[in-house]
This record gives sequence, structure tokens and C-alpha cells, in this order.
Amino acid sequence: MATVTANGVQQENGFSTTNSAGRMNGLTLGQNTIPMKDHDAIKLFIGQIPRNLEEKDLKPLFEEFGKIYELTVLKDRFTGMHKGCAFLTYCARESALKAQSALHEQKTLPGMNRPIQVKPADSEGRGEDRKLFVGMLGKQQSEEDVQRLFESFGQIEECTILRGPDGASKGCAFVKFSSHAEAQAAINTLHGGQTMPGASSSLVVKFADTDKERTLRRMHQMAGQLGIFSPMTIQFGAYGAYTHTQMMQQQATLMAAAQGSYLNPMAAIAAAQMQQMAAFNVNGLVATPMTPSSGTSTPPGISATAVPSIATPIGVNGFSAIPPQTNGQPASEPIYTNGIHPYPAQSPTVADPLQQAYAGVQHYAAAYPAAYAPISQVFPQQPAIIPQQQREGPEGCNLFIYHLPQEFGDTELMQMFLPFGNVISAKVFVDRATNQSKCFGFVSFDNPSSAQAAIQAMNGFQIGMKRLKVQLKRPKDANRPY
DNA sequence: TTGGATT
Repeated sequence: MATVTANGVQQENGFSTTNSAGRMNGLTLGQNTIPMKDHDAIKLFIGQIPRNLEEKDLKPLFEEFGKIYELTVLKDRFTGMHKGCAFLTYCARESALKAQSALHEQKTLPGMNRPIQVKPADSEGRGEDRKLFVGMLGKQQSEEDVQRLFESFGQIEECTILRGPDGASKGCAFVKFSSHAEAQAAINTLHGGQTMPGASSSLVVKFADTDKERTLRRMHQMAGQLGIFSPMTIQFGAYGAYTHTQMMQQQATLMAAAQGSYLNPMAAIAAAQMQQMAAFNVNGLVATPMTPSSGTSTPPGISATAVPSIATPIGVNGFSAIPPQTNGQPASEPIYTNGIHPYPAQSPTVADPLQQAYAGVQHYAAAYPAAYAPISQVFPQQPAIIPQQQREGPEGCNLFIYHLPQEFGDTELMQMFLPFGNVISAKVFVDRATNQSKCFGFVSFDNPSSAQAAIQAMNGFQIGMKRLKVQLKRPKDANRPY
């Protein structure tokens, strides 16, 4: 309990709040003490906190080292969800140093599998300009390995490998030097210079995102989340903006609910944020009716009235979705509406393996009429500025595809698998240096039966001289030794 | 030949 001494200096637990320098940490007005902090106080970042601990629960743990000026649990800006970390400022600088040495990596809070982090917040050292993001590390490389790699460039203040919830490395890290120049020197020498064992491309060394960039990234990620509504059910048209906004609100609500915060006011804030994004997010995927000859039939989930009239049953990016039946002639050149052909101008001959592939896929599409819908871009003059998020579906919904034609990109991959269900993500792996496809990729559906149907139909599917290999993606922890 | 990653 706090007591007030005769001279008005507040005491807690028998400790004087006057620090070693003789400065008072509290301004006492009657019974109320307004906390004051030293001018050289340090703001600490506290990491690895269980999400069920709030300020009141954390306070006792930290008060042991001195009077707390401010303790704030970090919450997600949009959902209000506890982020598992906090900022802590003691009134006295010394308390911060004591807490750091006593607690940092020294104990693990209940339910956490990594030790608590107690260190000066990034805002303290204006650390952003000397902090590096390191990508393309081998998954088995440790903090020590990374430290060895960087130590010759200067004094390393911090080295952290990013890990998933299970402790597995994400193949990237943060390395903070004591100066910008040291960090720059490391970039100059190490970036792109070598490929780590097990990494798919050469080492990436760059300055870490600033706060602003991080915020932008978050927004993009959130925009990408929209994709959990499959392209099949997303539509823009005369009422496009309304539909889109509605969808975003719904999305925000779902996100809040999914994260366990139920329906709280933050969802409304998130919805407002998303509306703002709606203003520039026009990665408009639109499903359109299947064939001209069956104009009354509409694929599941598509409301005929909402289909914009300017959309036509022509795939913009790859092959036509119309089975080549219009006049009884064999498949002719696909129709491109964006003026860009997916591969260099070539007269389409039957001998062209890729053309065969396209024709084959078209043929395949024809065999799955109910599921098949082409993709069109409704606002062709507006570039799709939100890139397709790479996202995994639930277990059993993610496919690994090998032996893709070199020319296949994300779009072609997606179109090839659309007949089997809602593709929530399609990603062809590309070599960073050459921008060339590595001829394998991933497709994620929103349900396992679509994935199974795709395996059944497409595994062994011949394209040119190669046969596709289509199988379930290995789960992340599959090849971990013990 | 198994997701290009930002506490």
C-alpha cells in the first residue's frame, strides 16, 4: 500500500520514490500522486506476454524493480486484440535497467514457449535506421549463425530470428547494429552475395521496415484477407462499391469474431478502415456466366443481376473460358482483352506445347461446366495494386504442383484450378534473381474436397512433354527431425 | 521439387 510521509513524498512497499539522483518521481497533490519520470527514463519493450494478462496483471511483476510510470499492453489497432507485448516505462532509468537484466530472457511466463523479452523499445534508440531485415536464411540457421555472419561489420546490439508459433524459423531475422554505417556496410557486402543452404534464393539484407511501411504492409495484408471470400462470390458492378463495402464490413466483423474478441466496437473501426481501402482496392475479380449459349445458367453463388454488363465470358489473362464449340471449329487463338499475351507472339499451331496445354485446360474446363467461371477485370484501366496474397487454406486444402510450364504465372495457375472450387491462393515460385518460374507452385482451396478433386483430375495431366504432379502440400512440420 | 518472410 502506498503511504504518504510527513514531507509528502509517496512511498510504496517501503521504497522511497526518490531515486539515487535525489529527484522526486511523484508530484503529490493532497492524496493523489501524479507520476513523474526521469528525463533519461527508458521505454522498455516487453515481449512474450500471455494474451490473457492485462496491465493490472503485469503490474505486480514489474513493480518489483521500481515505480512504474506507464505500462501499456499493445492492442491491435483494428480488432483491439492483445498483441502479446507491452511498453513499460519506469519513473527511474535505473529501474528499467534492473528489470531488463533480471527478466530479459530469464523466465518464461505461463503458457508461453519463449522467454519474456525486456529491452529498450525500438523507439528509444531511433533504431530503425540501423536495424536490418535479413531474408532467405536457411531454416536451420540459429541466432549465433546469423551473428557470425554479421559480426565483422560492427557491433551487433540485437539479433533475432523470426519464428512461427512452434519455434520453427521463418527463414528471416532482424539484426540491429550500433550505427547506421555498420548496417549499411553489411548490406553492401552481404545482400545477394551468397545463398544459404536450404534457401531458395540468395541472401536478402535490407533495412527493416519503418513504422510507416509496416502500417502499409498491414493494410495490404488486410486487403488481401478479403480473398477469403472466394473470387466466385465477389462481384463489382452497378452496385459494386456498395457490395464491396458491405463485404469489408462483414469481413471486419468476422475477423474480430475469429480472433476471439467477439463483436466489439473495434470491428466498426476496422470496417471504417476497410472502407477507406475500398476506395483504391480494385483487384476486382468477377465471375461471369459460363457460356453464351447458356445465358440463363449461372454458376453457384453468382447472382445474375449483379454481374456487370461489361464483363464478358473471356479470360483476360490466359485462355478463353469458352469451350471451343461456337462454330464447330477446333480451338483457335484465345482472346485477350488486355493486349498482353502470356508468351511471346507465336502463331498458334497445334505443335506448340503450351498452346496444347491451354487447349487441354479448356477441354478440361468444359468437363466441369458447373464449377467453371472465367475471371474478368471490371476496371481494366485501373491497375490491380493489391497483389494476390499468398495464403494457405486449412489442412488438406493446399496443393503442391510441380512440372508447370515455364510460362505459367500465378494467373494461369489459378485459372487451371478454378474448375475444382474456390481458389483462395495460387502462387508460382519465381527465382528472385532471374524472375523465372521455378516450375512449381501452390494452389489453396477453401475446402478439402476441391483439393481432392483437383488432385484426381490434374495429377499426371500432360502439358507438352511433361506431366503435372499435383499432391497435397507437405505440412510445415513434416520433415522436421524429431 | 514444398509458400518472397517484418517481433
